[in-house]
Amino acid sequence: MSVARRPGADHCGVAAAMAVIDGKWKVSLLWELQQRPRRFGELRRLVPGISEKVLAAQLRELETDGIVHREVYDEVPPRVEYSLTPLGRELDEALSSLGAWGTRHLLPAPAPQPA
Amino acid sequence: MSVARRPGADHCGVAAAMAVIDGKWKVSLLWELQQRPRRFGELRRLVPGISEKVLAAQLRELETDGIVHREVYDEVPPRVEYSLTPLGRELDEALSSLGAWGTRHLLPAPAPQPA
DNA sequence: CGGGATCCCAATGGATACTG
DNA sequence: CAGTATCCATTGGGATCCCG
Repeated sequence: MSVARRPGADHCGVAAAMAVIDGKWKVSLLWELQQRPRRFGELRRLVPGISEKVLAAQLRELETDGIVHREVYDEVPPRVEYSLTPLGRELDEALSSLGAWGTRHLLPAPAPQPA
Repeated sequence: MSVARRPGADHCGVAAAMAVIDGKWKVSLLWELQQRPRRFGELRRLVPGISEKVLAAQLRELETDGIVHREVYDEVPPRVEYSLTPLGRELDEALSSLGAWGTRHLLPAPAPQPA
């Protein structure tokens, strides 16, 4: 998204971070990329429901914000790999406490495991 | 926003948390409420640019999600106070590492203080 | 295979006026 | 004061087709 739409993104760290991860699919993309580098078509399959246009758009925004790296291999058939930058990895870590909170309070309690 | 628009919000803590704080002004509201309870008109002034309709809407979403508490005082003139619930405070803490990341990497470096 | 170009829609949010 | 009601502008995102 545009930072312009995030009030306070120029003076508040949370708002600035939100501006970067805003976008319907970005956290899913972060999640997939944090595991290993992925190709375009791979991501399309891993993130069901996303359209090609939007996938390309959100990847490019993440790239612009320095979160993902786009590596183009000059082969045929074409191959492009997306991976997290160091900054992207840090973001992922910063998100972990938020994820823990969400898991603790918002997600349905997991069924107790039998001994 | 609606959880429905957040892919994975039913199984991923980060997505679930994002669903709760999604909304153009919610982090600003969290920021103001974390300091002390606030009245409606107070928030309207503290968060410049927000309209009454949107302020009311986002407050009610936060209330529905258990983040803010709405206390109505039966007086005249009417008075309503909004405050963070314990859950809201936890969310605020969970956001701190994200805020630190944003401050570190996205915000313009603060001018060095003279000794 | 990895996208760019278009067209379309629904949801979010802005402005303003009105009410208990 | 604390909202609701109404109307409207923006835009993120979906669908599809096309191209190197």
